[in-house]
Amino acid sequence: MTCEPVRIDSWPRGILHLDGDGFFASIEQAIHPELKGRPVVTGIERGIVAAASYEAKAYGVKRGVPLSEVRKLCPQCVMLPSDYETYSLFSKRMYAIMRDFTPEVEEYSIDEAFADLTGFRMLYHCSYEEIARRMKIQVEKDLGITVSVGLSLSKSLAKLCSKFRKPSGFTAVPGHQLHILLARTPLEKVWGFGPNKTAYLNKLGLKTAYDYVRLSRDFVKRRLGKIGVEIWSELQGEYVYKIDVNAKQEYQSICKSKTFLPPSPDPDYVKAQLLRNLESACIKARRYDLVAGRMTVYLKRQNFTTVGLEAVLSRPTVATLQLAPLARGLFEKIFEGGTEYRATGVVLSHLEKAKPIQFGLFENPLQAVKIEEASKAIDAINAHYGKHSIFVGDALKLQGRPRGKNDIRTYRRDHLLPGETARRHIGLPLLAVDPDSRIIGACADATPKPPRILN
DNA sequence: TCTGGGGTCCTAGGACCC
DNA sequence: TCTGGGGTCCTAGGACCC
Repeated sequence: MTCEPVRIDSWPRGILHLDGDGFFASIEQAIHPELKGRPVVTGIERGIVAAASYEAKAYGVKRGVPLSEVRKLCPQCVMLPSDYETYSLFSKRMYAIMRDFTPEVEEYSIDEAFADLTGFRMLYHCSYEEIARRMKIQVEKDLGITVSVGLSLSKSLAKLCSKFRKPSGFTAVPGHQLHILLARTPLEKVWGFGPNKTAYLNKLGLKTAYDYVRLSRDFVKRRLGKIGVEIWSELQGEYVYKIDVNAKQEYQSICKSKTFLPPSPDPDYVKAQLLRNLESACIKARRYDLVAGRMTVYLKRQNFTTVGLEAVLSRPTVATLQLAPLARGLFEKIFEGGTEYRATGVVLSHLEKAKPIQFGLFENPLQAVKIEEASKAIDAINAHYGKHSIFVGDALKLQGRPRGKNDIRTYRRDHLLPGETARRHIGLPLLAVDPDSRIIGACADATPKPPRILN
């Protein structure tokens, strides 16, 4: 007698994954027909490739490659800044088209989405495969870009399928063919297996996803923990990761970090970088009308290890002037003299929607109100004159350093009013504030003259 | 692939308590 | 308090994703 379960249906569920092909670059080609057929990359504002068209990929250009490398690989490549607003519109349209087929759509990232087709065969009088194909065709027709679609029994499997053929691929794998897909899938292609887990499994002599699912559940649990078991189950067609139809409405955390070259052991300079990140994080949080319950400060050493410290705030806030002293305190605790650092970062977490201020018994309400008002005024001035026109005094150390030439582009897109030139806004601070939040210097405008010291 | 930025989630081990 | 066992809570750091 056998204990094999009887398979009544190779499609107990229809889980679909849709993935835009070189999304940002394809959209640029869709908008600018003259770019069609040419190698295109986006991401010049960060100096690395955010997305590459398939023409560029043919030259070996991939995500994350530095632009200097792109110039070598493919000199004729068109390089563009990323235009997130436009990509976002395409993304929303993509989700909307998918929702015309099923309400069970998860907006996974700007260029990827999952959909649950389970139960819709009757309605459409066709197979899951046919529904998925129609969805793909509709998206491609409406957006003028190609997408790759995978269809299977779980999110992990659907994701493997959509990556199986690209661009404009369509791959559907029913239950009775899973073993073929798994045997052709190297471990590093599995969703959730990064370099670490892959290297570990390779050491055990495993090469493919098929090798992995043949391990016992116990063994997997012991060696790779909870996530290991989840992936193990998903790869065998079990529906573990549910489709989450709630669009991401709020951030869990907001993080700002920046790498600087060369690395530095100078506490003042590293602290200046940190405070600059704090300001950026606060600005972003305020834009979404969020306040933070906690703030983490971290430093990245040259050897890529990090050290950090989290502070629980007595009252949620995003006022830079309130968080700055705290950030300095945390910095003093984690900074080690004689160590070279390559980056700093600030994380605002335990975010919630801003409410009218509730004062603690021993707080000075007048000061809190003033600080909130100052934050608003600073945001307004920065919105007009460019980000970081006003900043905490610690960051003064960053001024006067040569800026990257890409900054001009960033400013043009993000901070200028129509008709204004970028040049005007790349200058010195309008105002500098000391660590006790007193104004210590000011410029009448953004012309390059040294700050005048006020008393 | 000697490694950019912005996120999410997991987990080992310490702190603390009976 | 030279001291066992076990529970919960917390957090720093890591792993991974796009």
